[in-house]
This record gives sequence, structure tokens and C-alpha cells, in this order.
Amino acid sequence: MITLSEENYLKAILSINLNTNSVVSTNEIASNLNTSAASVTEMVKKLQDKKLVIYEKYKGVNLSKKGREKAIEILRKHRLWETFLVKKLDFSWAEVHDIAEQLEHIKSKKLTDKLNHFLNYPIFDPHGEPIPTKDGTIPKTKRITLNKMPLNSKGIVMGVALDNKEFLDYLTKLQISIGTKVYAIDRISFDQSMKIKINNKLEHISKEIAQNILIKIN
Amino acid sequence: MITLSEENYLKAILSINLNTNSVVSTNEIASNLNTSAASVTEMVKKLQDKKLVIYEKYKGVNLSKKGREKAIEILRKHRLWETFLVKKLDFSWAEVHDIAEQLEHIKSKKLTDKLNHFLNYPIFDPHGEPIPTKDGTIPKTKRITLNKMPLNSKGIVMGVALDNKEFLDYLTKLQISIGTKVYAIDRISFDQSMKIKINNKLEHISKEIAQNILIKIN
DNA sequence: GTACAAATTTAGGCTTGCCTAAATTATTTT
DNA sequence: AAAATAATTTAGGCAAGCCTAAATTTGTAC
Ligand SMILES: [Mn+2]
Ligand SMILES: [Mn+2]
Ligand SMILES: [Mn+2]
Ligand SMILES: [Mn+2]
Repeated sequence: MITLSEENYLKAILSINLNTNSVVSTNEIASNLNTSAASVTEMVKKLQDKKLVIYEKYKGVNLSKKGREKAIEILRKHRLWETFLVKKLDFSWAEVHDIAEQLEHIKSKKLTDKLNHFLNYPIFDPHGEPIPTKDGTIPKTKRITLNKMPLNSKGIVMGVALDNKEFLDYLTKLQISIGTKVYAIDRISFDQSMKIKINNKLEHISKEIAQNILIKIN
Repeated sequence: MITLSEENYLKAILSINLNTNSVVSTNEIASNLNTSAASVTEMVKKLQDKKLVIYEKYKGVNLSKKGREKAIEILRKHRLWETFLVKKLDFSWAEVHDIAEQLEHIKSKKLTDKLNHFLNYPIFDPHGEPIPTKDGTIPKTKRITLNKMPLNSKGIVMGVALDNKEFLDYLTKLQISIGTKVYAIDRISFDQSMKIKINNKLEHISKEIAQNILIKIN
């Protein structure tokens, strides 16, 4: 049996590992889960006993095959439920994360499969993130962050790298959503903020915002 | 904040109270939740501190107004989710209880409301049980159990009094479901078993089965 | 290579929920 | 109305997850 807490640790480790592509440190997990490093050390030892992670004292943690499978399963459920909430229940993309944080822990393989079928086998979640497939692969996407767009080039918003309500509400206010066409006009060298054109309107966005918008360039 | 465990206790107390219409004993709760009487006493004290129950030592427990509201909210979610699973995801009525036991704890008023809307404001769950309304009332139903049907009378199956997989699978095998017409042919006085006619077939069912089938008579 | 700083682990403690066994109170039986 | 039995509560303990403070290890600077 794998507890809710253990599931959250596995998910955090996966998420950090997908970003850094390297071994995961105690501190990174602690900050991701808003908990103390001491608690992480404790839990990581338990996960090791259960063969869910590979852990070397003072060196860091990696998911085992079994642990990775479990983590991806949770990520899959999270993104399927988010898709359900937006597509079927008419929630906005900014509202669904916290609810999906709860729903991702519902245990029933059959439920996950039926939900997937009901949603017509979606490939991306409402934030443009790829939904892991049943066999545990995460579809690769090649996208760049808006702050890396060449000037005077155009692109299409494919997703966001941050599932945070304030951020998403702000994008909505700017009328930025998935599929929106973007033209990169200028990058201010002082603060790396960017001037862009969206729906024929000129906007000025901070580096922090630009870093979290994922773009496909033609 | 109300914990998952507390929610399960409140739900158990409500469920017993709806059946017996009287004060609820420690032992009844313990057997309903498959836990020890000592644990129940402990928890009941905590619930009292939180003003969720009214409790008198050695006498028994009753839900407070606030506790009843909470319990009904959970029951509402349970039955809405069961309805979702059967109506939208195509689960059988025998499969949904355990999943709904998990889903009923998801915290989001908005989700409950949107689910209700998505399901088109259902009145009964897949087992024929009334779904509490948003304002916390449980629609009254007047039904008798099949074992109390007068002989040579006819009725319609409106629901079941037991949400147990084996029981429901057996009913399905007998081709008994909600809406099925039933004729009461005979009652064997020795064991109170009954001979009934369903879909033009004669069946013989035990008292225990008959007691858990809810009938509307004309 | 030693000294200092940062990261990590260990120690000791707390809360929640659970348990069994013993004590107490309530209910039946005679 | 005792005595016996049943129901309930109290006592004492345990595991899971969390915390802070102290100790240890590792990495960096000189
Ligand atoms: Mn999310
Ligand atoms: Mn998402
Ligand atoms: Mn049920
Ligand atoms: Mn039901």
C-alpha cells in the first residue's frame, strides 16, 4: 500500500527530475513540498525500503522503475482530471489545479481508463502539458519559452510552464490562451522584459511571465 | 478543518441515525466503521469539541446542526459521484460504491455544484437512493421492502437498501434492476423466503435478499 | 590543505488515529 | 435487589508524518 503522502513525494521527485534531468536533492524536494529537509530525509528512507526510490545518503534521490511508474500514473490522473474539469464541467484553466491535486489520488485503474475514454483520449491537458499514456510514456513536446523567441518572429502559445492561479488569471486578462498567436517585437536588455503583439495589441510582459509561456515557432 | 476520518465518522452517524431514528451508540458506530469502540469514544469526544455532535457519556451520540449539514454534504457528494460513474463513465451499479467512498471527500463546493449541473440535477442515485439537495434536505421516498409485499400484488423496484457488490451482482444476474416489475407470488412461512415473478420468470429469493429490495406498490 | 559555509542527517518531540486490556457504568436475569 | 452480562470508557502504547535544534558531511574559498 502506498500512502497519499508517499504519492506526493514521488510526484515531487518526478517533477523536479523532469526539470533538472539529474539526481534530486533533499532540499529541492523540501521546497517543492513546502516541508522541512528533515522530513524529506525520513520519507526518502521509507520510500527506499519500499523500493520506490534509489537513495544514497548525502548524494540525492532518484526514482526506481517502480517509483517512476507510480509517479507517472499520478501525473496522468492529475492531467486527465484537469481536462475533465475544464472540458466537461466548464471550469477555467486557472481553477482546476487544486481540485486535481485531490482527484489525482483516487485509486482505481478502471476509473482512469474510463475517464480517458470519456474525454476521447486527450493528448494535452488544459495548460498544454502532455498527458502520460497508459503505458507510462510522457509524450515529448518541443517548445521554447517565450523569452527565448527570436525578435521579429512569430509563434503560437502551446502551453504554460506554471500552474498557478494568479499567473493564469493574468494571462487570461491579457487574452493569452492556448493557440494564441504571438509576435516577438522587442526585448529590453535591462530586465529581459519583452514587448509582444497579441490579437493586434501591443503588450509588455516581464521576464518572469515570458519564461512561463511555452511557444511553438514555425 | 475537518479531517477525512472525521468525515467518515459523521457519515456513519448519519447513516445509522437515518435507519434507527434514535440516538446512536458507540458500538453501532464501531461496527459500521469496522473499528474499536474505544476509538469511537475518542473520536466522538473530538467531534464534540468541534461542535459537530452532541454526546453524553454512556448515553450515545447525535449530530449537531453543523454536523448533520456536513454529513449530508458528504452523502450528497457520494451519490452524485455514483451517478456520474454510472451515467457518464458507464460503470455498473455494483462497481461504484468503493470509488465514491473516495470521491465523496473531494473538497470543492463549486465542483459539487458543477457536477450536479452536468448530471442534469439527478434526484436518485444508481441504487435508487435520494440525492440530498444543495440546501441539505433528503427527499423523502415511500417504499416498502419486497419481503413486506402483500401476496398476489404487483410492484416496481425503486431501489436497494444495500450497496454491496455481491448483492448487486446477484440482482443483476436475476435481471432485477431499477424499474423492474415484480409480482409477489408466495411467502414460505418457514424461512420467510419468497417466490416472485420477474420478466415472466419465476424466482425464489431468500428473506435477506427480499429485505434489501425497495418496492413501490401501486 | 585548512577553514568556513551550506546541505543533509540525526535526535528528540508532537499530533492524529488506531489498538488491546482493564476499569467502570448500564442493563438484564433471576 | 443482587448478580451476571453487556456496553462503554479509560489507560497505556504504537505507527505515520510532521517539526526544530543539534550534529555531521560535503563543497568552496583561501
Ligand atoms: Mn495542475
Ligand atoms: Mn495542468
Ligand atoms: Mn454507495
Ligand atoms: Mn448509492
